[in-house]
Amino acid sequence: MDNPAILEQPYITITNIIWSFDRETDQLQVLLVKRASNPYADYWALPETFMRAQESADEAALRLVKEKIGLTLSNYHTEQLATFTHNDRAPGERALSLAYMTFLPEMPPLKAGYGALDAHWFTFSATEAGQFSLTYRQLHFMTATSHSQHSYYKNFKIARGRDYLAFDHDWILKVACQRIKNKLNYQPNILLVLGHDFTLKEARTVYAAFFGIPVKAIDNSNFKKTHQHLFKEVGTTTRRQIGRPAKLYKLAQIEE
Amino acid sequence: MDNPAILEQPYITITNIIWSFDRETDQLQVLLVKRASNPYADYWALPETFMRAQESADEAALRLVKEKIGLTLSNYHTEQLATFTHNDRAPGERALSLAYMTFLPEMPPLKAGYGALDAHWFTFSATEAGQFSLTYRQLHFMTATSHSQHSYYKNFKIARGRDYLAFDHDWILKVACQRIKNKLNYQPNILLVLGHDFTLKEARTVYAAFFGIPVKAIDNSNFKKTHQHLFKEVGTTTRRQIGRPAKLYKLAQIEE
DNA sequence: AAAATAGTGTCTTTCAGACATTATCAC
DNA sequence: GTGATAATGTCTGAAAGACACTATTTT
Repeated sequence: MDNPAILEQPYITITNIIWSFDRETDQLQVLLVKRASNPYADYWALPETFMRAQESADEAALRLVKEKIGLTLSNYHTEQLATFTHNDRAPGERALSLAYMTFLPEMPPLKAGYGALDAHWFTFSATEAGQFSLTYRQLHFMTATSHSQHSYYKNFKIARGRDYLAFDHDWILKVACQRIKNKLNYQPNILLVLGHDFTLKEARTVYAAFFGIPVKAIDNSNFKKTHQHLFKEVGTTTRRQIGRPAKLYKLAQIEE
Repeated sequence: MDNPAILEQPYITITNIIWSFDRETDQLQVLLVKRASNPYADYWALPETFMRAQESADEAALRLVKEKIGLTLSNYHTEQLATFTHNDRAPGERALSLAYMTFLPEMPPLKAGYGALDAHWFTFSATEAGQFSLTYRQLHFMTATSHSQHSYYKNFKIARGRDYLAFDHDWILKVACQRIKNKLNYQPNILLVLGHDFTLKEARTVYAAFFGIPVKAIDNSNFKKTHQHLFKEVGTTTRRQIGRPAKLYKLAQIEE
């Protein structure tokens, strides 16, 4: 190798935004962990792992899910978000992050895993204006307010308290939420958190969460008309409860 | 470091899909280089560079443009495409590629740069069915036919002749073309290849290229109605030629 | 004036949203 | 039956597409 400048390679971090759905409260959840070691020890953060030599980034993202939660998933549930490479994004040495999103078909219980002091499902919510936030009891984290990558990193170096997520994770999370919201009308993979099949009501619940509006505000008839090309009917609910049974759908794009 | 598996880090390659527009022929162009060294020596490929320690991936993509073409651009013209990390994507050692797209406001002449035997602008074209290809004289490269990453890499290991691009570049190129096509109706950054401002006719030419249809097939009145929210009027053409002078527009999202 | 080019206007069809009605369940 | 839930149908307004017309230029 003739160029010494390219010899010094950064470690490659996989950052995974893991989504699930709480059927008790009908709310979307995101996994956050409390970091055990520096940098950003004691800060809450998105779960991360280092990429290994013989695996692809997709595989590393799935391995992270398995290690943190103990779930083995097919790669259909994981998709690439973006890559974050800004020089100032981590203190000290250079850190490069490949961000992925995983949509769990259930909401398994959590225990703090390796490298973490704590781990919890945080409840996702949004405002009508397009702000997103994660909440667990008293803990409350907002996504970044900047509208562009440029303006975000320009103001990034200033000291940040424990009410911020570690690193640039508030920015990564914002990019993730916006991506999901943008794809709701043509590739709503986020609905995978509802499991193999779902009712239109459940789907509208997820949509409403991203729009920051109540479910009631999304008309079922119109929703079906505009989105049925994305869904495939697979039966009817069998649960015994009051009211007419709802039909079940699955994502048309997902093979069995 | 306690885990030996993560010590062996791959080199990080920046792959850049560089677009321009030939005003002589009114055709979109993509830059390809003929590789001087292995792997894939003598194959045509998308231009690449190794990432350096003290730069971000965006900076590396811009540096590549400067080295290959001698143009210094603002980062508004470069955007992230995706990251390609599949284990089999390069023979021998593991190679990780961060792919970017750059839209040049002009079409500068080329000379084969460092690491390349040859370099040319290839003419972009598409079929109505959504196939894309690049052509320069007798050379003709098609984008991958697979519809998913999974099926592409499943068939990737078989030997491929010189009528294929190097590595998985036919797949990367397909992802790029599809991304641009998908964004035509809400963020048509590809129009930056037309320079600072452009006429509606020129814009329709670019759109028609991606749809694989003649410009005539896109009605000017309807096009203006459905896309004017993306454009901002900035004057009128001054060139002396037959017919009513066309109005000039620029992308509304791009600041001066 | 003619030809060429481009901007503007109008009609029709299509689709999204508001709202009303019908269907099926538990009690 | 009643009340609850969900599916289905209808009406209206907005937007997209087909097409006609007007405007400005060079020759």
